[in-house]
Amino acid sequence: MMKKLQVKKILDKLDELYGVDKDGFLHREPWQLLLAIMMSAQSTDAQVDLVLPALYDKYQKVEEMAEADIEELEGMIKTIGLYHSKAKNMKKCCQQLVAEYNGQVPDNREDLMKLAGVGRKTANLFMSDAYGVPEITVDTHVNRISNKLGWAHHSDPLKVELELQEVLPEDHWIRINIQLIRHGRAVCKARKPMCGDCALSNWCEFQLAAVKEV
DNA sequence: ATCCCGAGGG
DNA sequence: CCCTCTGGAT
Repeated sequence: MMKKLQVKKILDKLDELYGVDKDGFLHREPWQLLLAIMMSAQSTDAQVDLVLPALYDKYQKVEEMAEADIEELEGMIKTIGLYHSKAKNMKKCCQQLVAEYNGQVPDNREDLMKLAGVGRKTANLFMSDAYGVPEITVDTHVNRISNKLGWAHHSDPLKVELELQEVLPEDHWIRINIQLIRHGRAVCKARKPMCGDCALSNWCEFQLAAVKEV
């Protein structure tokens, strides 16, 4: 199919632009990574990075986070937003890990999504980041850009994920998330997309439609 | 005023 | 489907 060829070209172009090295939240243990991903909801990773060191220093073990004082925890994560529900979920999640999983983080999406504060996006990203399992993590950037490129035609992230599974070979599933996020932050921004500087504009249905209207 | 590596609840 | 949660950056 033509679209698959196009996808590979675009991913190669993004590799060329942004490099192939991976990034991820600072952590020593899996439960810390899971909480960091949880904290990133409706926040920026830069804001999360800022609070992680003090958090890891204060709560060294999952058992300690499971017994965290909520108000104290809220104070430490206040700057990332949504801090009431995040603090509550972080504590409850760690209580579940201790009580039901012997303090370990489960290695499958179904069990991950039973944890407080862990939805499909967080579960998929954790599976990829922690265990290298191929999952398509549809965050706001992947959703927006996939729709603009015509790879997806839905706003529901789950539908977008299923559509992308059809267009993308499995060995690109992790990469698509990393590179589209980078492109979303640098060029294809939600608010003011820099279409004039975009290396993908000749493939982009959004850009083609904009040109046609002028 | 709008968006950020969303989840939970109605 | 909708709404709410939330500080910080632009």
